[in-house]
Amino acid sequence: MFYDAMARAKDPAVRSHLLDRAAHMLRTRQPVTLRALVAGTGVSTMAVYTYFGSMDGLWKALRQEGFTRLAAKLAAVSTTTDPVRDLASLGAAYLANALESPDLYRVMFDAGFELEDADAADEALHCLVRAVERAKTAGRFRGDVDPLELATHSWTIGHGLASLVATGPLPHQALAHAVPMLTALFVSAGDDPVRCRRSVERGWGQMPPAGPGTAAPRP
Amino acid sequence: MFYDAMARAKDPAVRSHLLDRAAHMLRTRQPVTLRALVAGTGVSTMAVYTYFGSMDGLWKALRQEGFTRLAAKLAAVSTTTDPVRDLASLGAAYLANALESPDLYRVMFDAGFELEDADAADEALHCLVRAVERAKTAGRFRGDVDPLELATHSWTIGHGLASLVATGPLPHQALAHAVPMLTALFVSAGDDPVRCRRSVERGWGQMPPAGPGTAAPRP
DNA sequence: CGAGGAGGCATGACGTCGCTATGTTTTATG
DNA sequence: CATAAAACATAGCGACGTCATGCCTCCTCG
Repeated sequence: MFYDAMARAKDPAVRSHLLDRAAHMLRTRQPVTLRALVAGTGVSTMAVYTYFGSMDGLWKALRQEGFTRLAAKLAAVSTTTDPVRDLASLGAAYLANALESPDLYRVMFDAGFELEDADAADEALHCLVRAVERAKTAGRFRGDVDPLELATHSWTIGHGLASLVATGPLPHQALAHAVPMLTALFVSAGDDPVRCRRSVERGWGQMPPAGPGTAAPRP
Repeated sequence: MFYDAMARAKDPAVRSHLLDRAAHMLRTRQPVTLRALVAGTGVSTMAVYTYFGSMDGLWKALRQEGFTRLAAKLAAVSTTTDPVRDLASLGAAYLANALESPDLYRVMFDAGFELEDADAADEALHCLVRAVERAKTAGRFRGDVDPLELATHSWTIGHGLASLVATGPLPHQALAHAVPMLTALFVSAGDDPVRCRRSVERGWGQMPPAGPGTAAPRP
């Protein structure tokens, strides 16, 4: 191949194209290998080293991309007048995002390495913190509730469920466990049991029911 | 076709030695590679194929070993007259086991959850189920509580916490979150709040405090 | 305006990975 | 003892991630 009409400047489009392609290969359960990644893209293996430094850099960027998408999904959750319902909606969005592409979710967390830029992850968690704070000022939660702590608890439940479903031990239907678990958590924070249950169920209502289409295909 | 069962006996000692060695390499964060695994053991690479069929078979066996150890740890938890305390103890044992060797824990739950023999995993979960049943018959939980469901909820909390701590997002101290979370869960099952809190704290008391060196700073 | 440094990129090679074809040794069985 | 099969060692294969080399384009400065 000749070097005709090729832009010499580092092209961000190439970078995101490689990232999208890697994410797609992950979603379709093809092994994400350097040579397979660049095959058909017209670029050579060295491009990966130009944009990501190493294969590990690509995984790190993929992880970052995952957190960025997650933060966007959580930020897109509409705020209603019922902050507890919103909390459940955030949980539903978290789980929906995780199981939309379970392999990307695994990549986000199976890391021994840390994020280059933790802003996206922090922003995602902060969505939860804000919702807890809204619930506090609305009088749904006790005054001594630590928003960060309760948000972390919600996250733990969501992650535990997402992880167990994404890796196989629990079936897809087990996602429904989130409703009683979150209800128990929010009631322990001071919310009224029956009201809480209703709020959580409403918030969870935006979670699409278990569809067989999202099951991981076995090629 | 049926191969003769009286095949030449393989040496189980070699098999478990390889497994132990792999587990040790995992714990010391050395890459578990076929050649590195057999280096120094006097056996050749083919031995791995004799005993495990493939490298993937070794990972599967390692996963099995992890669940067997976990089931043993849970079975070793003493039963007291306070079943809720026992539940918390089981949770503490679960987390202690997971963070004793986080890499093995990751292997247990990483992609492709396929166990040859799911008995160990089932037995581990059944420890929880039995504890919930004991709590029910002791009148601590409501009669309409589904033991398997509540056990799954406890597992989800334990796994979420273990996973987030083992992979880095949460610091080691975050394990203490288990106490309020489990309390909230058990209270939602019908236990008395203050009594439950006391039981969980007692059961959790057997959890060793945060050990040094495993701290994962969160930015 | 035109030489030259700088950097993106293709090519090809290197070391290691999991795996296996092949031949040898060991064991069980007639 | 002879023979078949299992366990094993050795050497090699293809694929992997990585990097040294050199070509090509762009930017800059004399």
